[in-house]
Amino acid sequence: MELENNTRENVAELLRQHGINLTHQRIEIGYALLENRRHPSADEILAMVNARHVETSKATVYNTLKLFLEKGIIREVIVDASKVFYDSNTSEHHHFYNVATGELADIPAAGVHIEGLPPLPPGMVTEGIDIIVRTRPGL
Amino acid sequence: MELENNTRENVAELLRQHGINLTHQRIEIGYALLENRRHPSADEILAMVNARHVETSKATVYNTLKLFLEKGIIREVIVDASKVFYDSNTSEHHHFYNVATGELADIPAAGVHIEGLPPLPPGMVTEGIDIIVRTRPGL
DNA sequence: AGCGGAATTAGACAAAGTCAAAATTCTAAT
DNA sequence: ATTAGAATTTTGACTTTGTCTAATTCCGCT
Repeated sequence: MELENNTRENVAELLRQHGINLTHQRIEIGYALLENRRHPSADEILAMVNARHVETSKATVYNTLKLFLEKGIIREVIVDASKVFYDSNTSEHHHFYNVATGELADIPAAGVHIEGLPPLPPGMVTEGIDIIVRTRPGL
Repeated sequence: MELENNTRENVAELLRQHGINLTHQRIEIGYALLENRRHPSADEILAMVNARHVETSKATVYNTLKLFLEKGIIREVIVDASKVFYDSNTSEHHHFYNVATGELADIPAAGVHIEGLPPLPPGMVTEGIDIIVRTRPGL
């Protein structure tokens, strides 16, 4: 139990560091995102946060995710047509996407290089480069 | 007018080559996808196809897009959280995505190389690799 | 013309996400 | 302790994208 308390406190500390006012709900949502290295979708977060007893609404989950995004403590991962995944790993990295199961796995950016990209259209700036390796169980 | 007739006939020919029965609606949808090198979404296709006079339903657009996907004459491009884009360019390539306007531009795969990707998880096979360069108007 | 299978349709439905107004909670100052 | 004002959360209606189903229409074939 000390352990759980601890991680929740780490979340609180992280939020404070990013100038986010603490609330019960924000801490729970942050905890759901950060505790394990998974890539939950909004509805999974909603389910996690309300697992014990319901106290967070759908709107709050979406509001909070947007807030965390703006503050740069999470990232959106768009690989699936039907839902957005959220990634608490904000270091530069890419993804394996298992098309069969919907699972996402991180690929650290260190060591990955792309060569031969054409120049950007004039007046444009790169905001980020995503590499998605779509995989499936094979022969 | 010969020209327009021509392209519609090219679409018909392409569908026939892929073993797709011809119908009015399929030809119009194919024409909307192929005529110009754009990356329309399903609702844009629906609008294009019904621009002159309404004769194609939403369900048919979705059915037909799925059919074209299966037959390999178009590709889905997933870069935006809110809608899927369809790409009639089936040769291997990647994309610039203008975050500000939602515009997509092709990057031919020839000459683009990725190095340093880790090995796939065991038993997995690569289905495809997508590179998305997100851009925005910059300083 | 008439039959059977393929294709299309309308419209109800589902899921993800947004929004605005009301209610609650928090903060800080008295 | 109280209270005003700001920040946050909630509710529930709403929008959008996409799916589903049953009924209809179309098409090729005899």
